[in-house]
Amino acid sequence: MKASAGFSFQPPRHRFNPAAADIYLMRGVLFDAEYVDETREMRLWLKSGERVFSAVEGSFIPRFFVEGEDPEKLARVVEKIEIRENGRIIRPVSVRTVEMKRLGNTVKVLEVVPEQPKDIQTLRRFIREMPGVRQIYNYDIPVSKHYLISCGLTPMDGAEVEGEMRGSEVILSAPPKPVRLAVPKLSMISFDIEVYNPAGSPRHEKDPIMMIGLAGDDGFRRVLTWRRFPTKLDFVEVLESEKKMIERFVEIVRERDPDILLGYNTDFFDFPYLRERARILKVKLALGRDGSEIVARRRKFATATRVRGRIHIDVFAMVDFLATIGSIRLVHYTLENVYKYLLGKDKPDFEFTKFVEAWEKGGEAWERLLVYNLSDAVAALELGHELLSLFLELSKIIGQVPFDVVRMTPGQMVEWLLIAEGFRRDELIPARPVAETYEERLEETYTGAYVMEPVRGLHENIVVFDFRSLYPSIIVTHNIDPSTINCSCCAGTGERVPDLPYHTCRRRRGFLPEVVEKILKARFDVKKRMKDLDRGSHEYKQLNAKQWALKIIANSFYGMLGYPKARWYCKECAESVTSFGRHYIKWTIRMAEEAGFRVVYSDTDSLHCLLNGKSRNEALK
DNA sequence: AACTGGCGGGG
DNA sequence: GTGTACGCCAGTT
Ligand SMILES: [Mg+2]
Repeated sequence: MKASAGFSFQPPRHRFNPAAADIYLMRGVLFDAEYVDETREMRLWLKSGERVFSAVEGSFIPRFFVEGEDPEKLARVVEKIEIRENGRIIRPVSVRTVEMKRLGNTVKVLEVVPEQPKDIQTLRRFIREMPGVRQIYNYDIPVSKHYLISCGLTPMDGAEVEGEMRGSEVILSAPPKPVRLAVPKLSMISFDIEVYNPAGSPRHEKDPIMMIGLAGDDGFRRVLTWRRFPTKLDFVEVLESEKKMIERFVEIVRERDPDILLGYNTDFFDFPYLRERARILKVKLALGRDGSEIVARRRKFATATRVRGRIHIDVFAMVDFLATIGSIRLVHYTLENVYKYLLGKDKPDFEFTKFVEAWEKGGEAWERLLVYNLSDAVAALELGHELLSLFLELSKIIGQVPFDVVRMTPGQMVEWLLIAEGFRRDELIPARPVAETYEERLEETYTGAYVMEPVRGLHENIVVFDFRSLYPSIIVTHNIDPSTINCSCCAGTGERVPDLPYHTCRRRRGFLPEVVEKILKARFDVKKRMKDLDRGSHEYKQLNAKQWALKIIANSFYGMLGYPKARWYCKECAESVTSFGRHYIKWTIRMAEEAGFRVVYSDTDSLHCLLNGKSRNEALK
């Protein structure tokens, strides 16, 4: 089947039974996926041209694996498990022995299929205590992520769905299939609230929301408020009360129906506050595409708000990510600072201590507050627009939905990529470490990072070499992987790691080096394609976002290896990477000094050297 | 001066 | 996945 432009809508195809409902075959770009616990339904959100539709699957059951001393014997015991819990008997639906891989080695394990996704934890806790059980795998992968990975679906790429139509949703009659499809334009609306704050910090139980600013990527501009001071500003819409204002906000979002809803710090402030006010005022925050209310999801320190059928992006989360990887360096990541830094533009500011006066007295300050509120919504929109392509590319590379990707750390991104790549190779997915393992890993000491005693004084004309960029290729070239480090097959014959009693395998290629190489190759190809393109073209910018995303992912493998909560944590691997890095640095220092440069400082991953009147290009040689 | 602990972003 | 990191500042000793 060929994808048509716009909505790829196929004529009904009758099955053998003419009485059966019409079966539709549709294609769209997958932009969100969610599992709903209560209904046990998996829902995919897709867009094709202008049309948005969803696909529902009610029968997906993730499976997990058990490694034991005697798989056949273990299987006979596990299939008889019956656990009574809340008046229900929990038992595996199917237990069989299968061949899987653990870091490239074939292992015979049990595949256990539960009756319901939530039974996994009960069964796993029971099986863990059984004699002869060594490891359990694939049990801690959230259902919606498990579903996408098992189906091989990639967000921000196409999916072909087949099933009966019910309104604008497809009831899946077969597993969705991945297809290649270009991302259609995603519409965006940004919003920002300003809150009455006589006590300094707003208290949600008594301090009302004064106004809600909205900005759409179609040029839509609006400020909703419920204070009737005279103003000539044409974007202002005055409502009767705070309650009416929130209801109007919901109405506008539903009417304009954006694919992406965004703001600055909305996870931490705007949505939680809006939610509390809506609860007190008895307004349903039914912002979902299916009319559903927003859902606050607890995660790390804030809550992430899910809006069904739309991608809620907190631009601050994107900015925070860029700060952690060192792409942005600011002291304070305020909207104003970030806007100035990334887009080079100033925006109006308003002292939050002056909000109360403006709200009570009106006049010039009131109008400035309205303008300020809109400018916040516009700034978040522009920033979101600027950063979107990077995060959509990251989403496509690692195979997780944009909603999650914009809130992930670099280490998490690498891990999801490895999980997806692991599935493709029938690799068993190690569980996230339990608290005890984590503590142990924290205790482990690392061989000291290299720091050269700096040459004191104020140096000018310095050139800095950053060796972190070498880490991905070090992993590939020296085959650094949890399965290849100090392998028993190459004891004495493997590749020696400089200054450490470690070696890497020469006989088998590691899982990580394979994945890193794939990423590096993809980036190389993208950069090659970019050479023939006009720098101002849309395609160039798209490819640039892709190569940047690939670079971020490649550079994050090393960090993941040393992160004690990582599934593929490997202290020896991380040490080996930096050791090879240091080896190259020392070699470079020697070369630099022989060429007449003076090295003034060097640490684990950088080299600072004086130009001594030579040019930058000479230094690069 | 050297330390510890908490915070950031929003209003 | 109540899964980050790390520089800065205020408040100690
Ligand atoms: Mg604001």
